[in-house]
Amino acid sequence: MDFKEIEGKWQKIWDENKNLYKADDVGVDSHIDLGRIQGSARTKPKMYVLNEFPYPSGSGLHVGHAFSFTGGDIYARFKRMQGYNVLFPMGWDAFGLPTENYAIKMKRKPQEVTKENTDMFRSQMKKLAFSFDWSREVNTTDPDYYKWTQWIFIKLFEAGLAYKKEMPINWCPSCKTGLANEEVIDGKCERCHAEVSRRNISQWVVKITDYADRLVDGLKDTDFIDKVKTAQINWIGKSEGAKIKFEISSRDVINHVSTKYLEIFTTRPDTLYGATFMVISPEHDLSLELAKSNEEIKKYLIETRKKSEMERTDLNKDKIGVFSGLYAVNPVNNKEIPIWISDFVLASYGTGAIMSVPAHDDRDKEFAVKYNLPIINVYDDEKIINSPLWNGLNKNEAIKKAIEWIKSEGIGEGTNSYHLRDWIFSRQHYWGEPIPMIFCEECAKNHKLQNSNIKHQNEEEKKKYYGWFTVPEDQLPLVLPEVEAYEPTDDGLSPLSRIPEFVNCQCPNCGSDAKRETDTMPNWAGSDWYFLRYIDPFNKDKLIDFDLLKYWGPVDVYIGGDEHNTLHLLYSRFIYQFLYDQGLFPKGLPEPYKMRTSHGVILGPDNQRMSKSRGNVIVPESVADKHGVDVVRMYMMFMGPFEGTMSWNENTLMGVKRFLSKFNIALEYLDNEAKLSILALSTEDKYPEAIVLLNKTIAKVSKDIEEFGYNTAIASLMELLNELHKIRIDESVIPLNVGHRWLMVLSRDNIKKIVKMLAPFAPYTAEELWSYIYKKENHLEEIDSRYVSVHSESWPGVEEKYLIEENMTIPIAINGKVRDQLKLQTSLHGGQANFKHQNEIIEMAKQLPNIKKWLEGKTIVKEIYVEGKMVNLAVV
RNA sequence: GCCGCUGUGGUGAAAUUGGUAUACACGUAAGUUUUAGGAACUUAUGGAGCAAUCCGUGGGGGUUCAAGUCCCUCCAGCGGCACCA
Repeated sequence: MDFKEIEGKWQKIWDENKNLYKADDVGVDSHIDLGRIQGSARTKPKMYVLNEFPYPSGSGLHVGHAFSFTGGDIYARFKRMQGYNVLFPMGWDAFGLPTENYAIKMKRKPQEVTKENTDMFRSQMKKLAFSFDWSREVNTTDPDYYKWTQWIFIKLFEAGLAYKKEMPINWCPSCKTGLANEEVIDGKCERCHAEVSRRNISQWVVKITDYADRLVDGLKDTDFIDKVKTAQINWIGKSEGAKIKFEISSRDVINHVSTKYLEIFTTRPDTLYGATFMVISPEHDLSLELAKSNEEIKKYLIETRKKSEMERTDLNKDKIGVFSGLYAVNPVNNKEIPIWISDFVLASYGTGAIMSVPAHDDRDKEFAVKYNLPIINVYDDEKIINSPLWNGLNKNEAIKKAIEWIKSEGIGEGTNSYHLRDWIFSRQHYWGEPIPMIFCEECAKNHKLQNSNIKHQNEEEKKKYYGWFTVPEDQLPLVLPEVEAYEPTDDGLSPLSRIPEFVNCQCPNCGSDAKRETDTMPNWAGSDWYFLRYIDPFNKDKLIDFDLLKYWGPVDVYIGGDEHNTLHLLYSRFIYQFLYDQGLFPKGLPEPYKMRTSHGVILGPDNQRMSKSRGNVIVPESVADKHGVDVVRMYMMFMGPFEGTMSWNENTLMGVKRFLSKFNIALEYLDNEAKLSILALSTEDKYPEAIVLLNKTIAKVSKDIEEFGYNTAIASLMELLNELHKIRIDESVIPLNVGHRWLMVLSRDNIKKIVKMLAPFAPYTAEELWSYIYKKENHLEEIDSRYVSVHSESWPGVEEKYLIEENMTIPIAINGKVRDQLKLQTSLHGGQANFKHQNEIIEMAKQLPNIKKWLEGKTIVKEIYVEGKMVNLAVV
């Protein structure tokens, strides 16, 4: 049989065997299904292995997916064989722009397109033999699913963590629509090439910043790889400093403004004496106010609006600013310093205003030099401060004193600033979850608000909530209605605004006519809690059952890409922590993911990121059609480390194919009575060295899979067959030119262990071989109902006694260069470090002829013996 | 710009985490076997040298008995950056 027949055959059998990869809820008391408890199932430890669910794009499963899922699949299969009750689910993150844009272009329903795409993805995944538990499939676009996404938003609103705010978006004046950053190319609209500008619109914002400290602290409870922890910590970007209010001077005022103070944030309040000017961002209230009456400022603001934040903070670019005409008073010395407006100061960080200390900040210095502003040093070369109030202190002491002083003067306080910003939750698009909010004009007029949690906040804050009410929970899900056209409206609103039946509703509070929110949620909304739904996918009454979460949580291993290490992972942890705080989750599970690792990236053969426009996309399915699924899976895992970046070039693919062909040859032998007789599938082991090799390999492969070292696990399987092949065997029973002696140097039971080790990597080949062995053992033509899949078998254990080396080779080095080797009996160097043995070994080493030669005429100054590893003699 | 990562043969990459650098695989060469569809098997394969030996993990410096691994510095490349997901 060729590989296609084998794949088709087993795919069908596995598909029909519904329990093969099914995660079992038997461990959960309230969900015991007596019919399903088998053997020791109840005592199995649980293992939740999670791959990030894909966005089901129209172009199908790409290599990146196949690579990542194969990695997860191997781990899940390995853990299943080790006796874990494994939950390895899959679903679809199906809301989003590409589908929407496709729908607009092709004039098709996104719902239909999504169905087609997910069907395609599912069948491709089944072909690639991913052992997902398909009975738990979820889809973020399913109303039964997004009911709970909406429910989470309501909880956020009720807790005072969701509010409306004017926020800038990219705006294409020609298409009259908001654009994603990705749709803006060099400041121009991707479609019509018109100049893109920033435009403020009122958007729902979620206060993730309330959880900033918690999100950092919680990392202590996780085993995320360091890279991920660092990414999260940097993204949150906590910096300690102070907010300081500067009085705006009344002298020499060119422009009159409504505020008297300018508040800034600085991490270096100790340098206050060196502050010689101030800079505010172009988006600052003060800038906007001044622009109304000052043409120069107005012009500057329009200019900067075109730039992205990245362009603005680019150190290499020329810093350009404009003088505001205002002065502020430096509180430490009452000096008047000018206030400038420049776009290197960002509105989104701190207060959008800084005090400039050109002597101790490169950006400030550059600006000062350009506009000829004074520079005052506050630190001397010894890093001792030179400021009347805090003379002679070092930096940390001075910062502490400065904050105390600011506080005592009543002009500010020590505070933290974060790089993390609140989460803009509104999208003016169709293909997303409708935000379940209702605005009532009548209630707004009467200052009615639903949210009691914000009552303590000031009037200004309160105003934002007047008239806003959540859709009553019993009306969820608020289903996305079908519309005629999917384009946003001319004024940038979501197409939902064109549907009167959707927009018009009754106020849940007073019953008068009200309007629904027409914005939809960002893609992250559905993906930040999906891992919970896999645990309890059909629950009608609750987001998730408490007991089921207690059993399955947290996710033991979460595999995903670096691109999700900040946003998705942070949003997801935030939502989980929030719901946890609401008492919705079992105590003692403060974090959703125990371990997070990131899969690598496969670049195209040209070393570039795969993309349609570059034309370097590899489709895993077509490679599988050519060489077989097992070859593709193994090749991807053998290419390099699972976390690494590597280019797709099929150099080593043939090596993997040759390796797997050795198993196919085994099939030939099993299928042929004459050949079978010489194998005999012996029940006895005649070659002790073969057993030693096998046990070492089992130890190595087990350890490697545990650490995602798939490339080296495969290498040691290859090495095993190579080494077994070299064992000299009784030539009389061997026909000439038998290429694959590994089958003859091991007993049947030990051959089975090799097949088991192959199973996670090459599920089809292993299963086919396993079934042949079963048939031969039981003298059957076909497998019968008693057959147990290799994927349900137990992982081979290591027999420790075979791991002990009888002979030891110790390299002997002179000055760190190996000059000879000392062969020892294991018993000599023993288990423990023993001084007598150490001396003995060094003495023996000195007697070696090659070593003697190197010692002639030299003096030994140091003798090193590292237990069981090496001897080094330092000579002069 | 900010943050993070990587640099080892002709190629993809190993290296027990400070202890014999180059496992495994590709490629190449020679040989065996008259061998259909990217065949199999054996041997060799970092560089220089007849050899003893010397030199070798992006460059330079350092710590150490011992450095691919740790520290400093420089160079090159890659990834992420909040409305793509």
